[in-house]
Amino acid sequence: MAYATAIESLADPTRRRIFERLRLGPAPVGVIARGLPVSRPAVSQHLKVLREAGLVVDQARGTRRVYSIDPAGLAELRAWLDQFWTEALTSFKAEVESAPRGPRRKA
Amino acid sequence: MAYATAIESLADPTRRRIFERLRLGPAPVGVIARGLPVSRPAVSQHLKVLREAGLVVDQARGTRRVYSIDPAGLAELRAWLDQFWTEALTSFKAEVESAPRGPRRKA
DNA sequence: GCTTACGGTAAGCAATAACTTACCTTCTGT
DNA sequence: ACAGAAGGTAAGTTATTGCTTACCGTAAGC
Repeated sequence: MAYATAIESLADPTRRRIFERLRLGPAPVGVIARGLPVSRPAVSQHLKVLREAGLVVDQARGTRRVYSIDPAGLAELRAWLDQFWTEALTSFKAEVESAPRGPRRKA
Repeated sequence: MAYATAIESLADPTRRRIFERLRLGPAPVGVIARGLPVSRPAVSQHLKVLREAGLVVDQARGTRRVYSIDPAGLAELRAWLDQFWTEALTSFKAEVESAPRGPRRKA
């Protein structure tokens, strides 16, 4: 059920930017915030959400707190998506091939 | 850039339930709504969002409108996630192995 | 030991969005 | 042709949430 919090976390544009920043490598809060148009506390709050979703991990380094991507949440999300994958492909193909009648949209 | 609308669409619990219902096979709006605790118009609105995100397609069948999963949006989402996959695994492994100092959380 | 830097938390505000009811259009069957 | 069913759209309400500023704890360096 943890895929839910993961996907909900990544729905926010700012959190996606944070997450994508971490894809380049681990970084402390201040550095992450410097590259974004929001305040440092906002970034802290976002990182908390991402951490609780299992998408990032943090590590104390003196007074800094270095964040990096946690594959755990990513794996959950991927697993959930894959549930749809084969199923969607087969049923989609069947639909398209069998029922070509009726307008698809008004105009 | 379409992965953004896809992930934002699936962030909503009700839309996820709709999407998961469609995993079982195509269904008209009324049938989908009957299995959910929200009104039919709400389902219509959700389906519109999912359609614009490329996650579902609809097909007119007389007065019904049958919805089914569209693999397109799913593919975009998967591709975006995969960008993190290898990168995250390697950098995560490197982090864990190299820096075992400092408490990870306060208590 | 004191100052400074870094970052998490609290409180408050404003914008978004998920729902509702009401309405209108369109297709079907008699 | 008309009655009814199915569903998309409009307008309005309410809850959520992402942001801000202010504050506090803690580790590092002189």
